[in-house]
Amino acid sequence: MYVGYVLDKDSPVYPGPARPASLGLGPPAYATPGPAPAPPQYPDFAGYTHVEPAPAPPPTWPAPFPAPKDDWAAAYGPGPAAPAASPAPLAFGPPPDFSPVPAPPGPGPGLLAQSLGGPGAPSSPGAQRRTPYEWMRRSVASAGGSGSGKTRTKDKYRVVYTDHQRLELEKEFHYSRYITIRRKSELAANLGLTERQVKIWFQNRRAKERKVNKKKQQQQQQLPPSQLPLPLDDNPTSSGPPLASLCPTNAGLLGTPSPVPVKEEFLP
DNA sequence: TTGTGTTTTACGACCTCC
DNA sequence: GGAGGTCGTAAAACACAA
Repeated sequence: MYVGYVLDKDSPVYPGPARPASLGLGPPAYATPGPAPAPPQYPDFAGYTHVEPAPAPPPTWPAPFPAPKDDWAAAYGPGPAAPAASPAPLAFGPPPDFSPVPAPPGPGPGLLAQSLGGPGAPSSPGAQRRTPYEWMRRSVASAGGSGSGKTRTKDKYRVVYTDHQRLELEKEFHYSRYITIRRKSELAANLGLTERQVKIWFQNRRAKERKVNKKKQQQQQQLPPSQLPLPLDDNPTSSGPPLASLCPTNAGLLGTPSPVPVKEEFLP
């Protein structure tokens, strides 16, 4: 909301939104049936496609997380999932100007599930973090047992999102750093999170990005010019810090122009 | 195994905008 | 006033060295 204000305020960090919030451009729509989208829009994800993990039944993976924060009323007792978890009313499909990209050759939409062991599948317990996707390597096991029985006031309570949830959130974040209300609703429904959780995740993710960016800037200021790394984002139209520095974990995928066209009216 | 540092969720305070 | 933004912070979860 009020992306303009935020962007103005943060212009050095976000020189240009990849997708204005008001545009309503959904990244690969979760609700979109049909041919699997996905060019390697996020090559760094090793071929992950931004597709719904399981097209039909909404979040059916065993929720390793306790009751959503949104429903603290429910947290004090067994309660249903968040209202947002029902994808039924999400009737909106892809915007008319959104063109899903063809699926890469290979297994297709099942890639994500294959790579991660399926939605909600816990990552291998012994998995090391030394992977290209460090943020994906967290074990889910701990989230399952520690969540129940805790309340906001008694025990500090925090769930650990599944690899799948984080993957999808990260993909959405790489698509746009500011999620639209519609996408938030879709994501929440498809990931079994509440809209509030999605919102807060994006807030925290932006904060992390700013932190990393700030750190990099400080490091660069300490380096002599001859040792400054070449910017990964060689887009001449962009100003400010290189995009790659905004997300170091996926800097590689930012080196190539986004396949998602930005509407002309939103270009500077 | 344990101590320590880092990362990840989640919240409150405060702000802007409509 | 409500929604969502940043900022700062707490605490759980986690990685890793000793």
